Parts: sequence; structure tokens; C-alpha cells
Amino acid sequence: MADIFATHEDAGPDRPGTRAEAIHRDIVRAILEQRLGPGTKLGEDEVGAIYGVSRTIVRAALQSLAHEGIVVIEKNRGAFVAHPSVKEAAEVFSARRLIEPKITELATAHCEVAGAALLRDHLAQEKAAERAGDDRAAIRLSGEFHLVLARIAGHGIYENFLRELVARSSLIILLYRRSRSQCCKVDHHAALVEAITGGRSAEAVAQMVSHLDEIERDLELVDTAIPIKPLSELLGAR
Amino acid sequence: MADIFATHEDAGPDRPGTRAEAIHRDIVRAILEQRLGPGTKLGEDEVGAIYGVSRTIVRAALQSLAHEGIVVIEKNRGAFVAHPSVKEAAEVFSARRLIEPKITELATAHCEVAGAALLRDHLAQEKAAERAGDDRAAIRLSGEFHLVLARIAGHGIYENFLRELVARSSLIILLYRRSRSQCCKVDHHAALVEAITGGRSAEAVAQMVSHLDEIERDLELVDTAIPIKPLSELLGAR
DNA sequence: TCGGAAATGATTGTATACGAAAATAAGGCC
DNA sequence: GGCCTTATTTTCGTATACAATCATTTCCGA
Repeated sequence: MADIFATHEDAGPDRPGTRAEAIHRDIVRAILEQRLGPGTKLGEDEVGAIYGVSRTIVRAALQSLAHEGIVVIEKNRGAFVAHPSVKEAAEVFSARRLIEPKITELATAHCEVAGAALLRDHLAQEKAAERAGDDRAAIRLSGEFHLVLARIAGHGIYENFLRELVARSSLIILLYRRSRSQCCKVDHHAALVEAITGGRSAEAVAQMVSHLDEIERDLELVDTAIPIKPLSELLGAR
Repeated sequence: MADIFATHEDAGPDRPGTRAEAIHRDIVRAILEQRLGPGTKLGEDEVGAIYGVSRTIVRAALQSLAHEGIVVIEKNRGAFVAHPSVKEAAEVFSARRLIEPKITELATAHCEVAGAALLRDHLAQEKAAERAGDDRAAIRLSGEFHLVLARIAGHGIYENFLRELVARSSLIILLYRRSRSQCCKVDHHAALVEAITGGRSAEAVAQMVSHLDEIERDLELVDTAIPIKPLSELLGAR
């Protein structure tokens, strides 16, 4: 089947799109890098000052983030980085266990040379970040690995769903992880890439399932005290 | 012109939340009732005039709808009701086939007396609408049936995902159905309710799968000419 | 000293104004 | 007559101003 309508956004180089989308991406990135923790207040003026835009733009970005469930907007109170409850955390991971095996299966089927190259390149980036001791990049890349898989799977809806789930996972891990160990081990990803590029679908799916199990096993899903995070000069700094 | 007063007090018994959310819901409702078809232009001023609010509110609603994939915003062009491609249609239904069996399973497990009452009440509404020949209500209720199931399942993420998928399904059915027959037969829903309230999980899941298969079988997923729809005095009128 | 009520400050909700981009219509040139 | 160019109009993108709401502080009385 050929893609008749390319209604989706281009995956070109870096595309600012609208400014609101740029801010959206930057905040998601900050969450993926765990610079922004749950409960952090995102004041409209404050964020607007950081990015040099008006509140109008910031509002659009925050509403978009709220729709993805990684920001909570309280009426007349403001926007805050979401603070997933234990129940929500469980929901996020059950959703991932449902969707990601399917994505893995699709990715294995659709993995042409281009896809294989993408995967190997991403894996190399992960390894490089880990070797360089760049924890922020490492944790973000390990989350984005799953999105690369979704991209290769060629299923836009699953990709969007997973984008949400991965971002929320980042918050959940920050809140509930019991160890300080790396959450997504590069070894697992490497094994996944092996199986996928080798076309071994069943093996790849099994790898993914056990990978997700391992991530969730490192969580302690009980209510914890709320860690309040300081202000944000964490944004915009690149 | 549309009377502004009507929308002002016509908030209904359900909570309006913010006004943007109310507009969001009303447009989704219009799509579920197939009063709004794919490609319909949703001008900001036009919609704002209908609901008696400023463009600011309308923008928020449209952006939210765009995020759910049922509205497409083209830069400097405006917002339009989405026109799902064949590929997107296939994606929507593959996603439903993945999620809804899981929802059915959960709903069966969590279906207490309250849930059973909800289901039976909804089923009665469907039957009543069908008997009354109210096609609009019938088609909307048949879509919302699946959302009731998700609500009973008690899984917020699945519920949100499915809300998106159901709305998009409505557009897809409008575009690609090959017959004029009712898309969701009440009989199927009745059988589902039977199995679910009876606690027969496997049977319920099987019913759901065959139900989805039937819906999709009634679609002809090939590109068709674009049916352009007239303006919207379809909104706000209840 | 403690508690409550009013004033104050900060922040968001909403509307409107202005500039920019694109679609549309009009006009001249070939 | 057809087509390219240009003027106009509509519509959106963004910023800003004002109003409403909530949180906090202050002040007074018991």
C-alpha cells in the first residue's frame, strides 16, 4: 500500500513548526531528560519570559501538554507538571504492555534497510551518551528508542499513543523508581535491534515484553511523599 | 443566524467545565451524530459567532480537537474536520482491534451492579432511539456504547484513547461505508452486555472481536471522491 | 496570642486589536 | 480569449489589555 495522503507532519530535520510546538517539544524533552519533575509549576508568564513569547503561545503549548496528560491545568491556579498517581502509573504500563508488542511486531515486518539504519544509529547514540556519562541524554535517548520503533512500525496512531506513554513513563520513573540504576538498559535495546533487523518477530516481541517487565519491576508502586522541585531555569537552556 | 442566547443558557445538565470544553464536546457530538462531515471548514469567527464566544475560546477547542486527530489545522488556512485517508482508517481500526478486546476483558472483570445498570440503561437508550427512528441519536449512542464499556473497565488511558478512536471511526464510516445500513447493530451490543454482565469474559471478548470485524467489513477502504459539506448551522442546534 | 475578615497581590480567563499570510477577484498585457 | 500580475478581502497568528478568581498577608478584636 502506498501512502496517498501525507497528512502527517514531516519527519524532516529539525522543524520548529509553530512556536507553540517548539515549546511543547522543549518541555517534553526536559521531562524526558528528567530536568522537570512532577509538580513543577509552569507559570504562563514565567515560561513566556524564558522563551521570549507571549502568554498566548505558552497557553497553546500548555494545553497541548495537558491533553497528553503530562501537564495538569487547574482552573485559576495554573499549570503543573503532572504527578501520576499509582493507579495512573499502573495504567500507563499496562497500556505499554499492550501496545509495544504490537509495535515491535510491526517494526520487525516493516524494517527495511532504512529502518535498520535508524535503529543502529540510535543505538550508537545511546551507547555514546552512556560512555560519555551524559545521563540526561542517555535517559532521554533510551525513552526515544521506543519511539523510533514506533516510527519504523509505520503506524501513526500507535506512535502518537506511545509518545504520550513514554513521556508519562518518565515522570513515573522519576517518582517511583526504587533504585538509581539506569531504567532502560542499552543491552536490552541492542538485543531488540538484533532480533528486529534479523526479522525474528517472535523473539523481538519476547524481548520487548521482558524489557517492559524489567522496567516496571524496578518501580515501587506505592504512594510516596511529594518531592517539590525548584523553579525552572531548566528550560530553554540547550 | 444562530441565536446566541440559546448556547448561553443551554449548557445542559452536564457540567460545562470551561467553555472551550463545552464547544469541544458539542463538536464531537456533532461528528458522532454525523452532522459534521469530513472536510467541513470550521472558521474561528464562524464557530465563535455560533457559540457566542471569542476566537480565543474557539482556538482552544479547535486545538484540542486537532490533538485528537478529528480536526486538521492548516497554517494560515484554518481548521477543518479531518478527512481520514485509507491508511489512517486502517490504523484506527487496527488500534480498536487491539484495545477493545482488552477493554472488554477489564469491563467484564469490573462490572459490578452499577456497571451492569449503566450498560442496560445505555442499551435501552439505543433501542429507544432506534424505535423512535432518531437516526442521529442512534448512531451517536452506538458509538458511545463502546465508551461506556471503557468507563466501566476503569482504565482512564484506554478510555481516552478509545474516545479518540470512536470519534475518528465516525468520520471513517461516513467516508467509506458501502451500505447505508446501521453500522453498529444493537443486537451485537445486547449480546455483549449479556456476556459481560454474566461474567463470561472469553465470550464477551469474542463478541467484541466479531463486532469490530463486522463494522470494518462494511467499509470499502479505497479512496473516494471528497464529499464537500455545506456550512454549519449544524452546531449549537440541539 | 490566636483567629477571622478584609485588603492586597499575583495569576489566570477572556476579549480585542493589529499585523501577516493566503485565497480571491480584478485588470492589463500578449 | 487566455494567462499572468496585482489589488482586495478574508482569515489566521500573535500580542496586549482588562476582568475575574484565588492565595496571601495584614489588621483588628476577643
